[in-house]
Amino acid sequence: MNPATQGQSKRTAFLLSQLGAVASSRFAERTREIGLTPSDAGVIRLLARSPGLSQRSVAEKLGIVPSRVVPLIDSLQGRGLVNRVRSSSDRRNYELHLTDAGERVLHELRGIAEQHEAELLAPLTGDQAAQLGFLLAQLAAGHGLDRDLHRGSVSQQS
Amino acid sequence: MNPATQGQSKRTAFLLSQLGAVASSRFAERTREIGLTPSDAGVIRLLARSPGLSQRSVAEKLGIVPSRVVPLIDSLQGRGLVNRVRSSSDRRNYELHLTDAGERVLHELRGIAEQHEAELLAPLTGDQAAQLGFLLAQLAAGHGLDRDLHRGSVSQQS
DNA sequence: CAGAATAATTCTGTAGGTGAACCATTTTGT
DNA sequence: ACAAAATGGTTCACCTACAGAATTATTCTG
Repeated sequence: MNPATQGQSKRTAFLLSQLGAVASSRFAERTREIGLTPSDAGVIRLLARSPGLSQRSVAEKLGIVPSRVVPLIDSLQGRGLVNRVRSSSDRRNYELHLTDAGERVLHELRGIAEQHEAELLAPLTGDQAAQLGFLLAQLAAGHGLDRDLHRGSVSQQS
Repeated sequence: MNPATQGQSKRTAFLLSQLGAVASSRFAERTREIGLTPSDAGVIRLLARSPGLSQRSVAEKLGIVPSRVVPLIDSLQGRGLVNRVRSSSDRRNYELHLTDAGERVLHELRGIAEQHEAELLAPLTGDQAAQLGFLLAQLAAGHGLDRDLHRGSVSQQS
């Protein structure tokens, strides 16, 4: 191990969790300014990529419980960002779609994510930021993280 | 920017927050096995380093509100891990100390932190882990993070 | 076609957190 | 010296996010 990097060993996990919390809460601040919770943002991004998903699928992809999805979509629908359409093939489930207003919010969200990223990585040089991105991606892959999932525990056994 | 690292740009903030959540929740799992919440663990580590702190100071150092400290210490005291001693110089405040049992739990906690760190960084080589530690420390410094503080927002203005 | 399974929903409960109000003690200004 | 302000700890009412069980409507299956 490079001697210059010794000494902060054993704190990396804590730093990761600390910085993760900062990243999350700063992002939450930014989304709150356009009236969204981070969960709202997650649903919108998911529906942008996979239109027509059922609430069940949304719950699964996002790693939340189906009963949580109900008030989430209620609120999004109430603000005219998401539509519930009864599936014609299976009238039990809905097909969820972004409305035009939802698409516009999605664009705002992308701007926010870009600003957020820039602010967060500001203390690093471009090369360092790239390195960090690489290392985190490798960590995420090693722990089997999905790109939609944003929760603490990953698949508890049995 | 190194071409090999392009393409994951703009996801680093998300990865950070995602991995931070994983780190936090895995740590919570481990502490729960010895009957502690992460907050408990934070208080214990703090009191180990700064014995005799008042509840006010604990609140400040940990970035939580004083009224939150009360049930936290209550519970720790109830399990015989922490002692409240009335300060003789100022009988309004307590001096908080770890008991012997508290010291023993502190040792367990250190073992847990070590295991946790190892598990979390397992997907990386030693050099990569060191690099990551360096980059995260730099980020933390750049954002003015304290080593005790573990919360989302850092000092809101006014 | 009765019964099992599935999607969505409702309801109840819990964990963790905030801020205001309150009491005891100490400090400060005149 | 002592009334008023400040400080440490506590209690209380409240809020948000979340989980899990029970419920309803619909579809699938033997």
